[in-house]
Amino acid sequence: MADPAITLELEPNMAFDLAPAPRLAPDCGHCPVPNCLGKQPDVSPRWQATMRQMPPQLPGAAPLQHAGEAITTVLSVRAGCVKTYTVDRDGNEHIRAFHFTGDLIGLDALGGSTTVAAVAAVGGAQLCGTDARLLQQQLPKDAALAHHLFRQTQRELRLAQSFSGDFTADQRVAAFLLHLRERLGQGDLLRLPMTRREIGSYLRLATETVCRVLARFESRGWLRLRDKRIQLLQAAALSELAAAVEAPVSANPLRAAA
Amino acid sequence: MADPAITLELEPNMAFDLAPAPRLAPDCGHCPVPNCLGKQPDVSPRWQATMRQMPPQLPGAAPLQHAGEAITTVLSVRAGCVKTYTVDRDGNEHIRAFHFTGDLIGLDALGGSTTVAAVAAVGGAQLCGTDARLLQQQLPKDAALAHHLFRQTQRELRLAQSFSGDFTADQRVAAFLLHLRERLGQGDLLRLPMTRREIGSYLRLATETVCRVLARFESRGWLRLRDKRIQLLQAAALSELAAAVEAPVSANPLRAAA
DNA sequence: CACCCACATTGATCTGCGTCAACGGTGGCG
DNA sequence: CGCCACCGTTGACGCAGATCAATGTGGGTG
Repeated sequence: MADPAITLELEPNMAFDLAPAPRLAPDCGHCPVPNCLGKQPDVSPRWQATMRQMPPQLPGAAPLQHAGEAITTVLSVRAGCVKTYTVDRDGNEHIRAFHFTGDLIGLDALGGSTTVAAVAAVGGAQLCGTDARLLQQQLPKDAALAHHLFRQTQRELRLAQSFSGDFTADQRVAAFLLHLRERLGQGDLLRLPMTRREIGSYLRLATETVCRVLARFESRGWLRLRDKRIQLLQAAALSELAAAVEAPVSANPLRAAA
Repeated sequence: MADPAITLELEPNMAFDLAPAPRLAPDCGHCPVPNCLGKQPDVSPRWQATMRQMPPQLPGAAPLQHAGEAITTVLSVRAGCVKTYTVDRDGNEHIRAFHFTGDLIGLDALGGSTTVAAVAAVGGAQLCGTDARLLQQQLPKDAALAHHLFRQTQRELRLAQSFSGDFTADQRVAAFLLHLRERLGQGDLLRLPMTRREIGSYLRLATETVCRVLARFESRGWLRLRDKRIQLLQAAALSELAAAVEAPVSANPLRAAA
């Protein structure tokens, strides 16, 4: 029974409160996650049955996977937030991505032999998993499944590209906050599951820079900081800043056709 | 007949000489490109027939697509080099990717309504194209097709991630040169199809920085510069530099289990 | 042939952000 | 209860790389 643990985590003042996992039914049939792998309409039901719920991950729990391991399980996020990251030779963690409800993890490595990144919960999470080998075998036979994985990978690709430009610290943080607002789905009140250092690691900024940028935004009246809660006051201003991050202007190349 | 044009472009001293397109058969059946979309074994043959060759693109030709247009055609590179890019409000070009033989273009936008980036040839290219609407219709019905697109998108994702770290200019350029060696497939003699400014745009470095880094590499005896030709002399040294770009160390997170 | 424009290269200067340092707050634990 | 480790925040300083500037050159064009 997972429910007691979950109820426990919903106590006030706990870290988990910042990113609460909604109460989840124990089986896929009643799972509220909309685009979960196990709920795609045309995907072979026999295969879907192999999808199974995993024990809930508490904040600070041991990693679910390490980098370089054999690929055995494909994970799907039911609730909460999960990070994928690598660790360089100096022991520094480099976060590649945060994953939220509905995300699949490790699509970039599927088909290879070993995982590319480690996986760990951020502030508590619930996941489902399925056998990677079975998934790969099913892939060339199941158009709906392959199509779904294609679209998920596509989405990851777009996200990775949108953060890969030469943007300023302000632009990165603004875009990140807006992205979080999308994914957390709680309107303008963001309850960050991750630390400042993790944000910096993901955005390739020093922790101090993240702090300073947030403080600057607050001093401009764009948002309000309270612990790990951020109240967005002028999302429009953030959008303006972040615009360059994803604003392709329909225009000609440098050698313009005058 | 495309052959006369191709023969013309193979004249010495022409820009095209730097990245020559091999002589190509006019139909898919004899096309030498190995993992071209039209040659996947299990993909529906009736659909494959819609794949058609497009007129060869000369260097400096008008863009094949602009950003923000309706998606009508999915392109596949037969030979040469093609860039996808956006143009910001100041008129600066930002290159998102270079595409080489076998690459599909615009997978990140497929399924959406408009293109994300513009497409233009770099130093001459040959492409095939097919109707995007047909491709999308086929996708949920053809597992082999969807699987193939998944794997291609996966590859793009890995590439995008590998360049998205906080690497030094030296590391970026080194990784780029090694990547080019892979894709151009001509051993240690690279014949760059793109300008320094295009390299800088892709790597998010100023043109001057690219020049300086290359000069520095040359002064160390790692390579030799001659116009757009680069002879790699010590690829190992470059690999050493670039190692950090894709070297995830299998290890524990920050909170190490000592 | 003269002109011109984009590219390539090198030097000088400027700046955003990383690094180092210091300090308060908070939760975990013996 | 006191210690400790980590987080968050703010200030001072330095550096990698952007920016500005100048020069050389090769190819396309009238």
